[in-house]
Amino acid sequence: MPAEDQAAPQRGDVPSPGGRSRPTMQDVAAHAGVALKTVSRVVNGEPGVTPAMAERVRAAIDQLGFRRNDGARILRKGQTASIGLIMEDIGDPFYSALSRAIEDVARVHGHLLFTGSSDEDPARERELALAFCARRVDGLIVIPASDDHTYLLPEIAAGLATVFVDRPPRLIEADTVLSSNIDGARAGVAHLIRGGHRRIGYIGDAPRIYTSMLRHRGYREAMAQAGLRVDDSWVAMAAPSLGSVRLALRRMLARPAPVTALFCGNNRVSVAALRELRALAQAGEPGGVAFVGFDDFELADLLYPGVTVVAQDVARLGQGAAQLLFRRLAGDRGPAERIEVATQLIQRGSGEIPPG
Amino acid sequence: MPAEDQAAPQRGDVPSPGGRSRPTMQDVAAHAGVALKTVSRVVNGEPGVTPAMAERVRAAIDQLGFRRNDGARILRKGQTASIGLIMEDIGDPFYSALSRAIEDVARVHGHLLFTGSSDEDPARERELALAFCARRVDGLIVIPASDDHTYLLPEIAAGLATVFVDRPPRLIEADTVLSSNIDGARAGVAHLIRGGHRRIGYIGDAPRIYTSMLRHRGYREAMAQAGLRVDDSWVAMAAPSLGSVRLALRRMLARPAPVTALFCGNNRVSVAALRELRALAQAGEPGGVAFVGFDDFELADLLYPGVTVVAQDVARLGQGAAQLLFRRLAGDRGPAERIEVATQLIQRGSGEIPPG
DNA sequence: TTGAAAGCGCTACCAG
DNA sequence: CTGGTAGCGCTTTCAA
Repeated sequence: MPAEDQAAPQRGDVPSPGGRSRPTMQDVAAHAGVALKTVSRVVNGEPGVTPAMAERVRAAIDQLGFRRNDGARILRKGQTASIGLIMEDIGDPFYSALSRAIEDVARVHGHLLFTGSSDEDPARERELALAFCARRVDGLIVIPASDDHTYLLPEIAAGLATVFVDRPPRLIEADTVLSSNIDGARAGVAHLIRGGHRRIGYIGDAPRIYTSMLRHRGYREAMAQAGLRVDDSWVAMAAPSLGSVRLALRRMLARPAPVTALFCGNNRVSVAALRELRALAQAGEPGGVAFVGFDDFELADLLYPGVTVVAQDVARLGQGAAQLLFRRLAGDRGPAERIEVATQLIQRGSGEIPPG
Repeated sequence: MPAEDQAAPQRGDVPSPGGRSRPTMQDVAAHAGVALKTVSRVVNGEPGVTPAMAERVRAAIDQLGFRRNDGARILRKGQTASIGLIMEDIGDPFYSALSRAIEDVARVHGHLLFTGSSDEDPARERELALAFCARRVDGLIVIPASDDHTYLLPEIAAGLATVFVDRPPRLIEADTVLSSNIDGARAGVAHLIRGGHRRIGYIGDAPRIYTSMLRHRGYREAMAQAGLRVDDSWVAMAAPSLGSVRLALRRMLARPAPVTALFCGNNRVSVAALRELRALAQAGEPGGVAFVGFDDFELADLLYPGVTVVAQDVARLGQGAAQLLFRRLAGDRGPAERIEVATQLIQRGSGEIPPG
């Protein structure tokens, strides 16, 4: 260490929250008796360095435990080789699977991944997005919580690549990867109708959520297409809690002409409903309500009966989004794209229970 | 990839893969007719700027869509306000829950989170860790895959805070947060023994994995403590695949004196085993094997019978690790700590099936 | 209260 | 082949 006669504050006191500061290329250069630039060449594997010199530099690097500071590199080069991912909740299996699919693509492209959970809070989404932008991520993948993404316009104008997944952006144009929400919901409900059901309930997430709205629409369309009336009491949309689902379910089943089948708009609602149906069955209620849920979940096949679902292709959703993003980063300047990923009805038993 | 190092990168032409380059503080200063430093003061809310001047600067910021480049700030300040998290697979519910708990603590401390999946590959873990270090994360939280963490010593010496979760570090000292693996497994197996079981099988992950080894030990200890012999054919440890679990299970059940109960060492093994048990039952096999699994999972209560588990407190695991990390970042220089988080036996039915 | 200048650690661009 | 020098965009120090 060269003795800097700066007002070098106390050494053993509380230096930042770190230990000693890290060696720089300059330190390595001094140690090896070469110029800074030569070290840079060795570190980056650039040609034009004699093996002997390279060896000397490498020895100094090892001795000092030098590791290039990518922050400085990034500042110079402008590209951070990192992308940001904003979702509702990384703890939710759906998003964590999505996250993994995205990470795998990012890895292939040598990019690191920032992740953040918005908890469906627009302010939090914005905060995260801007924090990532301040870190100058090359791209952003967003599962939107906000209904106004204009705050991203300056970033996008400045070169930020942005892809929206699961739900479209609001008030701006951008690449988007979605599941076939309407078609999927329609297929699920149509399946119940084919099974002979006429009174089918729908429980979904809050209507302000895009996917929730579309799946509800799919439900309505399937019913209409079959010429079936929908009683208002059959439909419930709210943030999924055991309480709200319980209420909705009891209401649907308490009618003189109760629903004989139930379609649920997402994962968490499905689980809450299944839990409640189980409780009702154990309480000696008639039961035998047919069930189809939107979105697959682990162990759906192990429940009894197996849970029939409209499965989303989460891996393809994530891959599609990430690939689109990296195409943009590679220079693609075409108009905003919109990819729709098909869903698939998986029959496991619960959706094949006959009415009555 | 775009032609990067080819032609001379013209400034106004096709700047990297971006749009126009972003405004800097200098640009804002010029636009507002003030000095760079004044802009800095406004952006950082430092005192000593007249309201009028601050307003002028703010207007310029808005007009130009300026956003501070944190990369430069970090380079100057030395702290990145980010931490790295390396786990086996962010797509696995256990790790994603852990991840979420950590993110929440990080958020409170104003830190961003890099996440990466090692896939249980030591080389990949190392690669991720060093990539994060090159980005100068302030701290690292690692669920180890490697059996040699000495590669982190230079980083730690240079001030990197490091906490290991779920498994301890190898060949270095560092803060660690673990579940009570031995105690938990012992409790689970003892529960089966109390239920009257004498022949109890164990299926776990590969023995090289720390948690797997300890839970296996807990199983052995519980058996020994009860004076029960363990037949070699009752124990199987391998990467959890449906095939390997199937084989192990059939072997245990095919004996003249088959096991009457099964203890599984983790989540994925449990699910594979339950799936296989279900298949056997449907094939008309005797069935009625009691079951206890290490680690809870969603819907365990909805299966029939409900699945008895030794639950880990994932949230506390994550919180503990993150809090420890931030205590280090706050300057705590005490010796490496080791926190053990208790597990809890949750009886749901499968573990209470009597033998025979 | 404001501003000029000196870096943070690295890469780009030219000299030797 | 090797080395100097000028920044990347910001904070820090110190002078006006």
